[in-house]
Amino acid sequence: MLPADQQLPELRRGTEDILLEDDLRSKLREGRPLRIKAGFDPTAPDLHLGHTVLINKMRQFQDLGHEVIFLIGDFTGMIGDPSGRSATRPALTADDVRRNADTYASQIFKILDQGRTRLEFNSRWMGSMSAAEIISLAARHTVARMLERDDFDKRYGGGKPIAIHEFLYPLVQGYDSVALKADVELGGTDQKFNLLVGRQLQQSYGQSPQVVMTMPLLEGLDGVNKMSKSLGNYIGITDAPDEMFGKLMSISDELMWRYYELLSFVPVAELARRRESVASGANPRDIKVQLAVELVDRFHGAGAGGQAADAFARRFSGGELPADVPEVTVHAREGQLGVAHVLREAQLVPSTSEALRMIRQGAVRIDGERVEDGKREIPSGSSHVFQVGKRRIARITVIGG
RNA sequence: GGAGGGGUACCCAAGCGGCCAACGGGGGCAGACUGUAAAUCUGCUGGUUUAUACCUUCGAAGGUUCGAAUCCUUCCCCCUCCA
Repeated sequence: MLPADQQLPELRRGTEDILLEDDLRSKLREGRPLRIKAGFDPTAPDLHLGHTVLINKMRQFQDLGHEVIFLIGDFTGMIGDPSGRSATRPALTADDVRRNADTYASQIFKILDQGRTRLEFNSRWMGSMSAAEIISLAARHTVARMLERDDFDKRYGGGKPIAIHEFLYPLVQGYDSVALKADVELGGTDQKFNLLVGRQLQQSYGQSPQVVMTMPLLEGLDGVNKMSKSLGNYIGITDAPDEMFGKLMSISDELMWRYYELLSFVPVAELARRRESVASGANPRDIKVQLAVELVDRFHGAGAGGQAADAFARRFSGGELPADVPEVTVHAREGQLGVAHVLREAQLVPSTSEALRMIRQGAVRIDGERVEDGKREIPSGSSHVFQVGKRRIARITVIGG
């Protein structure tokens, strides 16, 4: 195991907060594997790169020889984290939880070392907790301290309801740290309060308090909003290699460095070298390619990144068609079909009006030839490659009847 | 409980009897330029077998009118102030 003073700088990378860093240093100096805990929601996981920021940090701890615990909050899930909106969550069945856990596993072990990851469910200890124990747990924290949490404070001040059980969420999450004897807990910045409750509870139970490490939220492809599925600015870790590569290539040069810091495993020194090369004139695109190759390799296996890079170069730099053009068949009613209808039937555009607009703007190509005439008819029996803009493409066969 | 303000397209926001499928901005899409980057410029941003046409849309339902997002009635929902 590396000396504490060598581990620390790498561990610090990308973190928002380390509370308290001195505690972390002294824990590292003990020279034993630390217990690193991170909790995850039991609802259907569909991870994108934003989620992996945290998982990457877990991986880093693993690489340094520490014990990583992937905790699924199946019990806490019944409470529902109050930090967000109003909604009470539908209760998950045991089957749901198991299925979601499997999905998590299939995704996170692209990053984590499965053999060295401990998977836990907090229902293991919470499920059997007696009412007396819960009261005892609740007795260790005060209302005043609960109200320090911004979200509670706002609601209380604003006269909005706070259900009593919502106070239990941070307590249960904190108790997980007690049950696991966690040395470090990782979480997003929005989790800071909950993580700190864990520290306090551990002390109350006579344990040495965990170090709290928070990770920032990753910006999405737009470079402004946090990455989220609902905003559509995300890269899913199950995205196809070419798609993942393409999305990474489309981020801005500034955002690239952010992604490097939070998503890449390139050592700090190498990263500095790459920044330097761009500063002295290298094309940022080439540095972006390296990042995209690294990430595609991680999620699709070594070599996948290189292939995606080649395909990308052929397609966008060389102007070739992609290797896997989707094949679509549409039906013509009278031996032929207008282009606009062909495009809509093939779902390259949402409506014929939209198709006509695209044609008017010169966005539509058939076998590489720009379509000028919106009234052009496509005879049935023919098969051509249709493109709308740069990204929408399909080989469409028109058949009669 | 009382007083007032407001609900318009993906979001913000004009319009306040015909010229409104609805100004403007954002976002998005497309074209040019590029490195599928950024910035910039330009266009588009309800639907319809392809249309100086028709259909649907301005919280909901009715009504007045030759004609309504715009006027009237009822209802629903939001916000602010007072109690």
